Amino acid sequence: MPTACTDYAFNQIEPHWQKFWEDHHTFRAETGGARPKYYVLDMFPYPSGAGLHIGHPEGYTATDIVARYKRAQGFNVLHPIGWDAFGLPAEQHAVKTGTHPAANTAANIVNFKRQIKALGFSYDWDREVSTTDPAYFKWTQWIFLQLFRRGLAYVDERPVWWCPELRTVLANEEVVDGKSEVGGFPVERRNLRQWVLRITAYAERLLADLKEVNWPDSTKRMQEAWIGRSEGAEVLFGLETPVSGPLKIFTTRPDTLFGCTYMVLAPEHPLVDVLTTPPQRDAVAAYRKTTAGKSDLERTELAKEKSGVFTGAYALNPVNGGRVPIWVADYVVMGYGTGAIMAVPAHDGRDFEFATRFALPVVRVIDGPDPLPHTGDGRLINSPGYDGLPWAEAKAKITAELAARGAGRATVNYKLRDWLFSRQRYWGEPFPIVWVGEADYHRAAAARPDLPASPVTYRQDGVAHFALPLPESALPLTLPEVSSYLPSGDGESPLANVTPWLEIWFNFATGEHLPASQPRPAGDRWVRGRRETNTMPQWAGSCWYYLRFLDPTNDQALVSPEALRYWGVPDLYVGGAEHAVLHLLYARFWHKVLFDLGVVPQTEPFTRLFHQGIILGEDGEKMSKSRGNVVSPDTLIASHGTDTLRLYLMFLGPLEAMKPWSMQQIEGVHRFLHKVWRECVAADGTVNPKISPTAAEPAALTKLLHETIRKVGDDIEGLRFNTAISAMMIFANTLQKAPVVSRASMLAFLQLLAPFAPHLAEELWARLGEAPSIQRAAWPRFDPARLVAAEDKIVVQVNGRRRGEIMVPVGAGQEEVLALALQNESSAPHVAGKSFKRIIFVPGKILNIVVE
RNA sequence: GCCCUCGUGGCGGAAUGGUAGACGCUGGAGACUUAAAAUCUCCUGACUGCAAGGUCAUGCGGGUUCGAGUCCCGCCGGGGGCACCA
Repeated sequence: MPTACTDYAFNQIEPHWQKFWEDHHTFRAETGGARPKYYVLDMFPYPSGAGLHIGHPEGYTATDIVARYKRAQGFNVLHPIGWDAFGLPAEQHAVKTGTHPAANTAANIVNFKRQIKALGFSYDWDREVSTTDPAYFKWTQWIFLQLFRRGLAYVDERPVWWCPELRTVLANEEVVDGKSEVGGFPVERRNLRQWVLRITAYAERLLADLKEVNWPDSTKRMQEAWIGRSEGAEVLFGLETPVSGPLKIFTTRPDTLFGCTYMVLAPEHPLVDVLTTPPQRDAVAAYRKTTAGKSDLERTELAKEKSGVFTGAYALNPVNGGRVPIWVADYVVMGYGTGAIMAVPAHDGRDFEFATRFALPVVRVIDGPDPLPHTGDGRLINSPGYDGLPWAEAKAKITAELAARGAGRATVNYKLRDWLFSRQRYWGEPFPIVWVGEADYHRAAAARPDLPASPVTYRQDGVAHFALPLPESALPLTLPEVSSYLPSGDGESPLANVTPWLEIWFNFATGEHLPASQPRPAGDRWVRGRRETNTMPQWAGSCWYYLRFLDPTNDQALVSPEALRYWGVPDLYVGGAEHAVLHLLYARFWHKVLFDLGVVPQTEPFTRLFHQGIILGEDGEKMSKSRGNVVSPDTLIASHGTDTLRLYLMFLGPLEAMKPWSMQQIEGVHRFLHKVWRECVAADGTVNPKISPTAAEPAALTKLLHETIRKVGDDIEGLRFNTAISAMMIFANTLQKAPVVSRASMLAFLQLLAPFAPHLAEELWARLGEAPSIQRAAWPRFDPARLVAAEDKIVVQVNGRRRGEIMVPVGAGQEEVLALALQNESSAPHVAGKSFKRIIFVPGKILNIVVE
């Protein structure tokens, strides 16, 4: 049933059809069946207190159009939405107000849901998930246990931002110009025990499998650069005074070994203390102290000029026994390679700069005409035994000979670092880990087949702590209530203050637990334990949500094999380019782990990826609260309706482009929808009398309809919504000039419009007497026979310049077209009296006459 | 510094190597109206010409081609990513 309004009252029409869809579960996706499946996914939002931003509906409208189009094409479409609801803002709000982050999060979700529903997206709300729901994060924790068991999770001391004034750990984004964002207090780097995931073990596969996905090239390249594979060699340099074993360095240029004139250790390198000679100790200690105070960022930003200090020690070059001084400098970082390098100033820009500053010798070993440093290719010189060899050959040969002598080997290094996976926060998934003593761990190990091959441990104040996982049957581990969301004050999360939750008697077989203040229960399976107080980062929940949508209420598995087999992975994934590296890399990592576990059958989670561009404010600047140029969907829905908003978002420009918002231009698409309304509905609200079930419409209109069907379909497939809308506008303009239109043509046109402006399309569909929903009607087909023109327009060029155009019969050959062109009054004068040099003829398109 | 992208009317943008500026906005003229709004029609890159037309024009400079916004080389500018990774 349509509404009763006589003019285009979008504020009645839109809620009416939204209610219809909801009442009829129009968009529910049933798992299984004979229809082919199509899974189209948005990056689910963080439900912030600010509500929906105009950038959200841009990507969401795009996927909604695809979802509705695919349904009409006969696909069983899965189009879900959920909430990435753990995170810092809710926690900060809780600290400020004392309300539980869950309450705040729930309120934000209600608001987001209201806004998203008002946009009329065809989500299957029966599959809504939230990462903060224990029924969801049970499986986030379960995945962590699998990582743990496979030795892919470990603990390590890692530096974090620490603010002594606030007595808390800060995230990178909470530190602005070396001060805390809140209060502007100084911050420092401090080592804390952290959970780390061994993503580096998957570096090679994460790199190699990029070849298999349909992603923007720029995104693939960013991931490649982030993984940063480089081939080279590890080389051992013996010490002149062997106070320790040899120094191991990594180099990509073993061919330049003869040009090594000094070595550099990172300030944090463990051998610095061992090999520094007594006279140099004070200088080295002072240098290490100044660099330790700097963050990685400061080290790169402030160290415009190279700095360093000599250790007093010498190493011996394994290829020629040369004596090379060992320096300490912060241009070498501990986290990459071995934290030690051989310096070849002649062929490395950084080494050259350092050598110049400290007057160290420079020896050229690669020949070439250009001045030093020469980092390009060439043949070797000054390298006895290798002179004259091309560098690539020398690389292989020297590496092989070092390996034969046990002084080195070919290796591959990655820039990718292991993933710091813990936060000292309340509002995140708790780790299902209990720390126990060594003896208790070994007793538990006998009863637990699910422990890693080597235990995860750390030492504090001389005591070893062993990580014992909760049994899977004890999941989920939920967050306890806390009296304060403020951190503990010593770098631990607020969970460290909840003693009854934290300090427990733990049954290692069943996962049962009791506060440690109570007496130890009977039985030999109860051990004293302390829970992990870190929580997981926001990435955790978003790493696998696309799998949960397949089977959102399953409490036996994170997703059933049947659902996985039927739905597979998303066929299209749309989201911002800001997630090009981290989210997409982390999710790929987890997916590969799940593949190795046999949980998922594919090696990659996202086969086709697309990034929507950013919408700027009307001033051309990035939208932000402080600039006051933020556009909210709510006000636009009220003033113009959501169909207009959706259409306009898509009409702004190419989906992937960055484009400014404009209030003036929205009137254009609004007029277009009004025009469509008028073509269907007369002033009194009845069907426009020009629509006829029997009378013939102009042939040109029929032809244009078929062209439009083809164009809109092609453009939706290619996510070119702006040109699809343009094609529909052209049709509407022609329609408006036609005295009669067949009812069938009008219905077909409404179907084309339906994915873009679904509410208006439903309304007009119903008014023309069709049964709702238009979403269930089969997508119109274009008839290629209708697209054939009677005549072709040929552009006549002379020497490549347009000189006229002629109409010729379809299929006309060159001779025929040339003859016509020579008679044509506008083009003929340009060739008169000239001799033809060449004729280029493109059938149906162009005739180019080249004259002297 | 390195890597990647994008530069087209007054504006957003369109153009498988084949009529540059589709579609929309803005602006102008007209129709309808007592009037206005809405709607409809025509015009709207620059220069030149009475006109037909001509010339120039896709950031700048070269090149390939019968023909270049599109391909190649070198610059300039905007945006993004990485950043002492040996």
